[in-house]
Amino acid sequence: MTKSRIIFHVDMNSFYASVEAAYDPSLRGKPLAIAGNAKERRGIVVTASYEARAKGVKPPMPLWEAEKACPGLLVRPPDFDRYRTMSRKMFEILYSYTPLVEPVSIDEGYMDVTNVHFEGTHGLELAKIIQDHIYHDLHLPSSIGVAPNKFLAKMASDMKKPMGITVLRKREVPDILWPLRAVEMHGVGEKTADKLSRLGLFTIEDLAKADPFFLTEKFGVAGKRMHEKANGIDFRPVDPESIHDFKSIGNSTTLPKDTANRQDITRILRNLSDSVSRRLKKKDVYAGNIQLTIRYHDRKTITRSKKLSYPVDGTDDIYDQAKQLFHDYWNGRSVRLLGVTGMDLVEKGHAVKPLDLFNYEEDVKKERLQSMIGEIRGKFGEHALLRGTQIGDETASDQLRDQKGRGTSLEKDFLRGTIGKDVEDDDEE
DNA sequence: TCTGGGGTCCTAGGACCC
DNA sequence: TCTGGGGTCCTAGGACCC
Repeated sequence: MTKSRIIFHVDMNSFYASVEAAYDPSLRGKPLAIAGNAKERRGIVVTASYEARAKGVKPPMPLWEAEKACPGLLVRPPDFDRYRTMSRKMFEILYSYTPLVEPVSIDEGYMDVTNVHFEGTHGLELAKIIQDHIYHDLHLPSSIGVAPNKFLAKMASDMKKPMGITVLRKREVPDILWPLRAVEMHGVGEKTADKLSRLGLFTIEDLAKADPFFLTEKFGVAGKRMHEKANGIDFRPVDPESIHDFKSIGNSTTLPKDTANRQDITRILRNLSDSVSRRLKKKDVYAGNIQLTIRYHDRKTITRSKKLSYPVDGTDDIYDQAKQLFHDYWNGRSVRLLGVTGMDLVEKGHAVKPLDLFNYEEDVKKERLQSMIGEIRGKFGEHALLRGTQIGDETASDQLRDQKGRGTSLEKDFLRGTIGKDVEDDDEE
């Protein structure tokens, strides 16, 4: 039997609202909501201060509804740069106690403090020290759950807010967790809760005592996990590396007004592609797959994606793909939201072993050439592939290059025939 | 007067290969 | 005489979370 762990779940209270209040003392103790622009109908409450919550303001509530519930509600637009800065400072405090910190979002993270002894303190006392440290340095309230695993720590941190510390031992699970409704369990949402109630399962106790094979049959692996969690079992480690392997980078926007105007739409797609490009470059990754999201006027949402022949990070490449997907799949009806996402991310450069990098770049070169050859074939016919074949005043490759607006050394290589041979060989396989 | 924007994970079907 | 079964890749959708 391995030693029992001590896991903290640190959860910042009303994070955005608390950050605003930390910056502007005049907001302290007042009902405050962070919400998007109501005129652009992005007016939903993202975060509400506890004073606002007391009046019934609860995210995600439309702003007009929140103002009705709480006259005199102060409203601020979100300032994400500010929140990211505060988030970084908050996590620096956590890291000052242990490297075993796993951020899960901008305002919460797990810590494995099993082996942390700080100035003679441990466990519960340590949680108090960390909570005070954050409050003292940043003026931000938090709640900390203390438990033998991530799931129980997460459930515990929810139980006392703001500035709560809650210990949840495994033996307390029947008393504390079992009476709760199934939907209170992290990972069980409204849909699953409905399905559970149709199966006669209403509380976490019902889940704990249900036949795990039955749950697996009905819910797949999620069913198995529900059964384990309801019994207080969760072996997932605190993984400090998990923030480094992100899977996708996307931007989306709800339009100021629904529109079916192609020019408006393509302009927005370009802007979204540009943001995605910047973020990919900032993180030093390429996207191997681009996904377009369209939400129609009736809120029906579709996604369409296409794996690329080579990974990209430039605005033009992303935009071309998004535009193509839009052209191929748009049903012509008015659009409420558009989104562009880069997926299948691959790290560029140094994170890869030198040998792999070499092979990888060769593969990328070959793939790009293949797609160029395909394009030339498609546009100008088979004969155009013969080097220097004239089409009007130019060669096929010249035309292609002009169209793409970028002459790369790769294409020069192609023109010189220096790596064309490789590709032909490849073709035979 | 409804319901943002950033994500992750899982499932399922079809294509394709052996 | 008629049609196995496993594995992988790709795509779309849905549930969930903050």
